[in-house]
Amino acid sequence: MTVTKLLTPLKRQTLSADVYEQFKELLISGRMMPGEQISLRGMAEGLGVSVMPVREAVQRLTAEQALELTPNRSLRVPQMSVSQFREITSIRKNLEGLAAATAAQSLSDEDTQKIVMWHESFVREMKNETPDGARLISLNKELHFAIYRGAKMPVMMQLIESLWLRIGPILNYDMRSGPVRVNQRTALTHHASMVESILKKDVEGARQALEADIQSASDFIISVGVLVSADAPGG
Amino acid sequence: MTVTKLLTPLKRQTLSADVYEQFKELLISGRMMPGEQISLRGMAEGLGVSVMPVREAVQRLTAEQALELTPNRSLRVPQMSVSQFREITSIRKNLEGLAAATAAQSLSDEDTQKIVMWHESFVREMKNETPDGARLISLNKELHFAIYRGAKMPVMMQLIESLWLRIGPILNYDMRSGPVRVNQRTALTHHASMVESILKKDVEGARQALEADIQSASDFIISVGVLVSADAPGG
DNA sequence: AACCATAAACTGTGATCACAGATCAAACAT
DNA sequence: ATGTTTGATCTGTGATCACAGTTTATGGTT
Repeated sequence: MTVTKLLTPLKRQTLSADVYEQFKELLISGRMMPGEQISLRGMAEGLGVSVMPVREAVQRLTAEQALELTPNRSLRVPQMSVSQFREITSIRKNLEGLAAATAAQSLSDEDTQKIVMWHESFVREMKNETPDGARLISLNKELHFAIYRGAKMPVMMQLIESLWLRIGPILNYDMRSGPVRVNQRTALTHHASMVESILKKDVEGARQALEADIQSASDFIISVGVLVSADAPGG
Repeated sequence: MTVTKLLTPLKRQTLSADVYEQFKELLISGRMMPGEQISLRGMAEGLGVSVMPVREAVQRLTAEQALELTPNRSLRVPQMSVSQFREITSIRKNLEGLAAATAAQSLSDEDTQKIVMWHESFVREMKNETPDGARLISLNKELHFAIYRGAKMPVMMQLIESLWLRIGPILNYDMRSGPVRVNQRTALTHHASMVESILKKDVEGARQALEADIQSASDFIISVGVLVSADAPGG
């Protein structure tokens, strides 16, 4: 159940920032499971650095609630309750809906190009007889963020990213559960209307299409039953 | 220009968390100025601890963009551009408006009691011939958060807090600038209609009153001209 | 008096060691 | 065979040292 194998050797500006980015990518792409335990020394050894950079990266991620540091000195990927997930879904619809609406009226040609590109990549992957679940999740993320980037709202981007960071791990289940394909196929229609509204610069249409996409994905996750019933003790 | 004098000796669960809380309070209550420089060793000495807890607290705050860590190894309270402030205002209206609307339809009697209490405290402070600016800012914050708490949305609370953390330092100017009293008096009328809508459980009224309060405070800040013109290089 | 070179004193970053609490395993006792 | 205790090993936390940059102060030169 260790993830150290997924980490690649690193070299950038500061080690802390680098470790942080790697963790973030792991979490947001659903490659870590809720409840999975982490060890500072284990991660440090896996990365070939001391514990210091890992400590600082973990500190940041716990601040964003992307990791959980229990009183028993155990560090793990947090579980999520249904009510918590519902709340996040509600906030996401609001925030990402606003971002999409803003993007619809202020995006550049370059933005639209990238949006269409990611959308087509998603469609292409879906047409395969054996679509790659991990890749679909990644493409879905890229499409969404390409849209939000069009809004030119950096603070908003950061907030949305922090929310995706928290729901990332439960997408893990989405990838490996049975009815994935059915769900992703409904995502396809939502994506189509999202992109269409964006191209038409239909502000309200974009907001509604995006909220519908988020809601349907949320409904699916809840229906799978992977969420815990009560809130985590950490609150 | 040092703030170490404002910090009190500490003893709680973990030193890092404690230092973090103190920093947070300092920032959110507008007692630190934008552009003010911080030193890890300086803060550590002022608190009577080693640099480690300060490092971790600072790491968390830079993750929330409440502090800024430039490439030249200098650590300071970030400046804010007009466009950045406008974006945050836009997001705040959305988020806090949703929180207020949700609160209006789901708050308990205990919640309403506290809301009324903070509102009355604010009114009382305003009736003084020499209102305390720092206290008004604190009371304003308590009133707003008492309302948001009524929504029972912990994730939302955290997002709103992170936004207040970022705009906290520029409230610093609000406190010491001339036309404060005029501005705070308009705040009074907004607060009144906020509380009134809440008590009537008027969902849309609560949202609109809150958005109006945020917008008028934002207009005032921008009119004072304390914001920098361009975005910070850190982006 | 004005300017530049040099050194002393700072900055955050990373590594290492020490420590207390938690967890788990083996061995003892019943 | 089962239950309990004890000790080894793991956990995150805090302190200290070493380092490489940056800034600031100092002293010498023109």
